[in-house]
Amino acid sequence: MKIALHERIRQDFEGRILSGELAPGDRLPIEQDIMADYGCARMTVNKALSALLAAGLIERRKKAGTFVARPKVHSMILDVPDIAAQVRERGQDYGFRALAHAVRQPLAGMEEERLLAGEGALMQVDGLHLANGVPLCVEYRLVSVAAVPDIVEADLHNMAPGTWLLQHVPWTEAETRISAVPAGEGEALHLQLPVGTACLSVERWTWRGAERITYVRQIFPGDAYDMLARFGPSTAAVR
Amino acid sequence: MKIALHERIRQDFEGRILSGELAPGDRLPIEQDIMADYGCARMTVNKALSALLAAGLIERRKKAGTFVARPKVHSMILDVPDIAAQVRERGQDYGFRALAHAVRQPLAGMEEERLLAGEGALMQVDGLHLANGVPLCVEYRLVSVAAVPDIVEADLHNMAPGTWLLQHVPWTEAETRISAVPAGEGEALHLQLPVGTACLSVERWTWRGAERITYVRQIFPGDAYDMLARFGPSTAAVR
DNA sequence: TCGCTTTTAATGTATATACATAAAATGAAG
DNA sequence: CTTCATTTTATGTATATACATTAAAAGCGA
Repeated sequence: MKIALHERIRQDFEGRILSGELAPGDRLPIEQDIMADYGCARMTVNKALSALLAAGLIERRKKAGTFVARPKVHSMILDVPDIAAQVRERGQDYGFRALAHAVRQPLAGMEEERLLAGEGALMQVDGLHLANGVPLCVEYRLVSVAAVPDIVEADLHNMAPGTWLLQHVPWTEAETRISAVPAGEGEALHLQLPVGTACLSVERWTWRGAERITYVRQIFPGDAYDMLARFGPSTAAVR
Repeated sequence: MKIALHERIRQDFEGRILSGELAPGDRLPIEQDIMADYGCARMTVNKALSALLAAGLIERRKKAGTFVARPKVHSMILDVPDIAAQVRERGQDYGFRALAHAVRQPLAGMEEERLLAGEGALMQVDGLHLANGVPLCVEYRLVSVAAVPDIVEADLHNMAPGTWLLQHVPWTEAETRISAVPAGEGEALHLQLPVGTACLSVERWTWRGAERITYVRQIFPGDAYDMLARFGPSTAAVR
């Protein structure tokens, strides 16, 4: 008996819901009954059900009771680890080669760049992620110098700016766009692919609160990289 | 004062962490001190901190204390709504046109198909998702008849099998793989694209408990469809 | 200084209790 | 039969308390 009682209760109901024994719309026993079943206090039951509520598995209405939720939008959790960490996890040797590295003003007319820069300048870092010396991904990145002044001092020739940022400007929020694009001349050259090869494009805007931190565009050969995601009602428990 | 005290405490610390005031690795006050600050019981503080723990914002170690978590893997929530719902949300007219529709045995040698079928047969449904009559996506789907017997009776000529499944087989878990592929001859024909055009491929295996439900492969023109995802530490609150 | 044991300070779990809140169910008045 | 007030019931929040668990820190002997 290493697992806590409230956790066991939670798992029991999660299992019954996932297995379909308890279908959406079905009513769960009231806290008093569950508490009698397990021979515990109501607070313990409440803790278990609160976790299921937070995970979106159930809905609760006062007086009416507790019901299995009807899944509407299946949101899934996409793990987006640092590329360096990901490569090393596969047992490969990771490397980063900078292609361009400059501090500049936002280009006139580029509203996105101006918003990112704020009152300050932009740092542009383009580079290649390498796995065992083989190019895995081309990356184009812009960082707001106003938001992250330390970036100009950082040595980014061998370290990906994303890795550096992750360690220095954590807990940001982000928006990611994934699409498929044909390899342009630059990508074709760096990734050693024919022009027009289907590639995966991952664009990400990152900010902290209202302040914009960075924009990055990564191009992967389509067959060399998959985004893998798992989802389910137990998303909260994944971590 | 409509919001609960434990919720207010949770939000306060979430805000301090997001703003950077509390950086990763920083130590939070011990429960006793927080409890004194807010003039409440320890259980109330504990509930607030438990929520932050579940959200991955903090780490807690006995005797040592509570610390702001160092974000390693940024997990982000990818909303994967039903394509039909998504199209209608954009104010467009949704349609589905079946291209193939058959019940068959798993192909010999295809281990994946045999696993999906289990003891029974497979239902294969290929079709086109249309937005305002324009092909948006080609879909190849296999459904386990053993797991979802009702599927053979369903009228899937105008309704996407995914939509039908979502309504009849809820609370499933899934794994999704996103990659970029060149359009094959079939996709080129149906999506009215040149062969080789960069397309987004979304593959998904779905199961309930140990039972496999369905496998689907969707091919989108790369420039016509983006997967959009937002993430941040407050993922748990998104629901 | 090293390695071992003991102490101690923090979180983790659970209980019993109390009152608040919201909404379904009931019942009374018209 | 309808409408509105009342009661009832299930969840929501909060408290005070107790003991378990764990790992850091302190103490101590060789």
